Amino acid sequence: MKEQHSPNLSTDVFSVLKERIIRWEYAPGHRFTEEGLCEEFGVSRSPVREALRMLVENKLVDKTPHKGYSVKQLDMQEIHELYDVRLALETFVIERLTQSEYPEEDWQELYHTWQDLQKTSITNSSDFAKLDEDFHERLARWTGNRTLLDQIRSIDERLHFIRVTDITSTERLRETCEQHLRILDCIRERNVDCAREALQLNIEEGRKNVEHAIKEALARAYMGSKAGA
Amino acid sequence: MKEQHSPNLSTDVFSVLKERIIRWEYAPGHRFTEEGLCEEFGVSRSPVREALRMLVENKLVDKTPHKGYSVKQLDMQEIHELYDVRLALETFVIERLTQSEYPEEDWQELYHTWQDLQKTSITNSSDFAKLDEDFHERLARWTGNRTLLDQIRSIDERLHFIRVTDITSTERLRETCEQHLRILDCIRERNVDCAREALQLNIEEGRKNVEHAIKEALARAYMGSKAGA
DNA sequence: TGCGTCCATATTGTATACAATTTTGTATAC
DNA sequence: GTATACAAAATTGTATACAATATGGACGCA
Repeated sequence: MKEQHSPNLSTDVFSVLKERIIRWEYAPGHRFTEEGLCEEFGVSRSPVREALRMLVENKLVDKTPHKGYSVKQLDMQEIHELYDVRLALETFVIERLTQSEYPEEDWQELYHTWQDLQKTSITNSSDFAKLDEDFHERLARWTGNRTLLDQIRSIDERLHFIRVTDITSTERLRETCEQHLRILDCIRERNVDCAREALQLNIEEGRKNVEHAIKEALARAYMGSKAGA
Repeated sequence: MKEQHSPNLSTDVFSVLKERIIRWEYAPGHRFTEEGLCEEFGVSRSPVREALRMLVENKLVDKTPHKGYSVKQLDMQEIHELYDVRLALETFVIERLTQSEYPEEDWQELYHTWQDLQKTSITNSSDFAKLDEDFHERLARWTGNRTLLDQIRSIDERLHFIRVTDITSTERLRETCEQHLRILDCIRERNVDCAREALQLNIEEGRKNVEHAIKEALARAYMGSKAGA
């Protein structure tokens, strides 16, 4: 069951649970207890507790004392908040990049990875989200601000959980790649306003699609609960 | 020793340790072990471990397996990164506030708290930092974005640890209050550019002072290590 | 003196037993 | 039939014992 042997069991349990949650193998709201996970993983409560604490920190799991843990429910309000924070952080990235000096190679490198990404074949929405996240994280890393990068990654992780419900079409993919290229071009031309606008378009497009996907997911869940009752 | 009885020991230990670190009762680099803290607090390793994990998450403590834990060292790079993130997030706050509708009372309320704060007598740099943080956190709360507020609070906590080394003068205090008022005025006048500029001035002023304070602290630490050797 | 090896020790990682607390089910009185 | 009190079960909170592992120093050897 272990994929890669890691230095401790806590991170093993954490990784597996996180992966399952992100892949929707546990539905939002799904409840589990420390004891139950112990039996499932064949480890004691100590590492399980640590893993759960990490998941709670990552906002993927809610904890209610003496009742148990549960996979975070979809919450439109929170999703919008996350998109706003993402917008705030990435706008700063863009502004910083258009205004600071950097060697031509840096731009070239990012451009080449963009080319590679464009060639990548996308089969599901998780891969598509990964592609988009990867591009934005590369931009952030380019600023050299590690803290900023970490924050963006953290946001991305929480949103990825949502984004896998998004629909994927070759049309969407092509559009997104074009938006990424436009951002890169604006940076090269050192046009702040233009770059900011391009970024905003890209992010808002994502927000809109996710919003749509969530509403459908919630509708399905509602129908499911009616059928089940 | 317990100030307020809390539902569990982990948060007790966490709060006390955090407070001590922020107050510089433990110097940066100070090392402690799980066992040692158990004896000091008279509790077992379970709650101590949880408390330490939380401190590591909050970036106030570093952990090195099989060597122990240590209070985070001052790191100029990281401080600059934090200030940049703070700038990114708060710029968004300002933009959002100047551009969205809100009832007049909201502005009045913030203005009144500003008046109260101005009257507050400041005796040390920690109180001064608290005052400044409080203002900025109120601005963030005003946007209604809970996630954004949490992020800013987290940043503030990490910086507070640094800011307590800052010097405090009545001059600085007056200046800061004026900057705060200017931000408020610009928001009321819905002048985005002006508000952004005012915010930037306020934050960069803080950054500059902290930078100065840190350099002195590092110099002192260096002299101390020489004297000790 | 310098370097490498080995072992004792310190420290965290894990398992398990017990305590405290909340929830939930049930019986009883009204 | 409903509400209340009480008991039992489920669940997390805490303590402790044991295992694994890296560190640092001592010792031997060149």
